[in-house]
Amino acid sequence: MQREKILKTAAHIFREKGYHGTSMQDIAHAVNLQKASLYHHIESKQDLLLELLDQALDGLIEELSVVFASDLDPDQKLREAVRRYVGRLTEHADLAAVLLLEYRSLDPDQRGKHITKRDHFEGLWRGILRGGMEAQSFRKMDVPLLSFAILGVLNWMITWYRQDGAKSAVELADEFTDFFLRGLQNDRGDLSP
Amino acid sequence: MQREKILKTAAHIFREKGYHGTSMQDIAHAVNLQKASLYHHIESKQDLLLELLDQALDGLIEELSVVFASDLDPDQKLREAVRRYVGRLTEHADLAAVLLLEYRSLDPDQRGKHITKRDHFEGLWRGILRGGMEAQSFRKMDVPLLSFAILGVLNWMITWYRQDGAKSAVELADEFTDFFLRGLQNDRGDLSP
Amino acid sequence: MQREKILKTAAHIFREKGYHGTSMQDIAHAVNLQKASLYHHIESKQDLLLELLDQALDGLIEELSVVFASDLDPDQKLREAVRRYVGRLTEHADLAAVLLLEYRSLDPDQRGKHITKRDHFEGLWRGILRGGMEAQSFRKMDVPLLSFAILGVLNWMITWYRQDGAKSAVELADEFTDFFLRGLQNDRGDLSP
Amino acid sequence: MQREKILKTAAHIFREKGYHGTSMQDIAHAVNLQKASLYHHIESKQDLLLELLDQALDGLIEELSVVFASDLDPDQKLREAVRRYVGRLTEHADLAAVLLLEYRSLDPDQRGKHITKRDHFEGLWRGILRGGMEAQSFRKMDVPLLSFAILGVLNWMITWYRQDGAKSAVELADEFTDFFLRGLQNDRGDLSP
DNA sequence: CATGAATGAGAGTTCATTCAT
DNA sequence: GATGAATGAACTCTCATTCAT
Repeated sequence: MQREKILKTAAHIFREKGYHGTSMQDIAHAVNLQKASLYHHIESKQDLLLELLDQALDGLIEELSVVFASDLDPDQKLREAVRRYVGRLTEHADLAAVLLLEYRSLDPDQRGKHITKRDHFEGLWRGILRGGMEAQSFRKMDVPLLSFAILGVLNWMITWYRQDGAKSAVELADEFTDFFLRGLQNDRGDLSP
Repeated sequence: MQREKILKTAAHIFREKGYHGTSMQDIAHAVNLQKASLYHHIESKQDLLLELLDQALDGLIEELSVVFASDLDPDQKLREAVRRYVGRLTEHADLAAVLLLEYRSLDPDQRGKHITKRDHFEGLWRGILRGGMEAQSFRKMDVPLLSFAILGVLNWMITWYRQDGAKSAVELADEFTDFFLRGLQNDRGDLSP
Repeated sequence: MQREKILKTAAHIFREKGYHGTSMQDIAHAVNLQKASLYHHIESKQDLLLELLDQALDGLIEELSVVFASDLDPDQKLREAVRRYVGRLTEHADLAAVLLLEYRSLDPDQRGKHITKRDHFEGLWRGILRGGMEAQSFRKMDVPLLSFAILGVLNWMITWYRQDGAKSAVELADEFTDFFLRGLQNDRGDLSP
Repeated sequence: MQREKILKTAAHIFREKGYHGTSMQDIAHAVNLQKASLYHHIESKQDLLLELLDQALDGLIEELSVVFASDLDPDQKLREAVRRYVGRLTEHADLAAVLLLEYRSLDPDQRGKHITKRDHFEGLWRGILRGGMEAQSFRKMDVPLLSFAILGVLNWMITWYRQDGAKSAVELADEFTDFFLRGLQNDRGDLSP
């Protein structure tokens, strides 16, 4: 209970001020505890960060794995992946922001494991894209580059997305998917009358 | 001379460890000075950050302004904008990374001015995009959203671009531009036989 | 407890070396703490000074107010005021010395409030003196000047008074009072045969 | 020339902010030099202070010696001593303030010599007072105490005297002298019918 | 004479963490 | 569980001083 609250709060403050810009005092104050009391719930500040990064990435992987393993056709699969990703990014905005921005604050020893996991996550995206190309739904493109492009669009959302914006997360996801799918359209589709 | 070296070095370390994760000691060590000596060349750590952010953003604005004011046709204009932007992002990678990631470490008082400038920069991008739509070269889209998408793709490069990668900056820029232009293609163009 | 000890100790060292000549290290060492530990009890070095100045001045004002409001006759009132003032100056010598010497080390923002309070204090003295003149116990004199003279005599004690001196505080106070009262004697008394 | 200007300026700033509260930078800035350049004219900050204290005290001693050695009658001698002392205190207010307030900032090694000199100075005052008592112009009093009282009145002037005040230095000196002389009047004079 | 650059020492302050209560 | 107190380490920054130019 308390632990969850601390994690959530930490994510929020980490997002705003960065890991190194946030003090345990900041977190303690935000959860109405003394900073000494935090240590009943977490091991250390670094541990807090690790927990958040793991939690964030694990959730994303789990969700994307389901989509990847589904038997939707490529367009639908991409759309679903984007929807879910955007869904998480917007619903757990703080967590996502920490994942994307505070990776470099990880202790060198734990970074390796984290990178591996992140590579796995990106691998799922590439799998989806490569699948679409193999099924000839998408035109042939440099897959890693394409994955960077798509992830760039989506990840960048953490810098501008606001809950109270004009469009819902799903709407945004779908507009982006439309944009992607056009970019991915097989030339044949475009040119044949 | 020394000042330039300090700024450059600071940008590099800020990028790696973040503003708050970087100590003046770190910077001093990297430029072979005592930390006290740094203060002959800069006013404060915060001043260092401000200088870097200004330098980075001013350069980008200046370059983009030229493109925006040129009389290239919309496709070419977009291509040129992307090329130049990617060019700067890759040539001054540290500077760009600091601009994109360390904005939140700015003192609250200086943040306002910076935001204004950043808004101006994004305005230039939107101008280019809106111009393309008005000239009916691009299909009608939500311009802010589109600008976020494009800037997302390009900005995200700071997380994965390596000087020694297989493709040059221009090649990457052009591949992205192609992707964008497809996404922006007027439906009429696509569908008419 | 600790806080009181720190304040007391700080007053002592501030007196000896001056505010700027005293380091937090000095104070910490004198109270057997690490300097970081001081900050559990005080906000800042400047806060320490402010607290001391306030404490000192408030005490003096309170005591002098009582005398001022009493219905002693003018001579007795002056004698009582001097006794109490000297009493405080000698019993809280460090505090008094800081009050009198370290005023200029106050932050500019807090100086204003302090000056106002000090003016109030001097006003009480002038009230007593003016009262004596109006009652024709004292000869007519330039009241502010007289107050400076009297306060000069008494305040200067912080530079030479030693607890182990030959005379007690009350004795000193009374000798000074006698000196003052002669200086204040109405001419009539002197000249009439 | 420059040296004199530096000394004078230093005295002014020392007075305002105290020795330890003043940086060489402060002084350099006030005399329009770089702080490194100061060292062409003075040996060290401590040397600066020493020089000021010596200069101030030597001047006072010299002047008081003349009065002490003169053959004025006691009242006149006291009046003259006060006039000259007040004259110096007001004409060289910064210097005097430094003398009176910054003694404690002297290095321990040089303090001894300075104290000796100061004692000599106070001895001259006591000589004048004792002379008046021996000549039976002044009533018998505790001479050291009396000297502290008189010096207290006069020294305290540095805290309140302003050049643009209503009364001139001589007027102030004389009013104080009158006050002192009354306090010193022989009782015989008063009481004899 | 003047100065820009450099520096070792140390300033005040904050930090994450520990521990007795 | 919670917390007040404590601390060693590290932080940003300033200091008086030196020296090559």
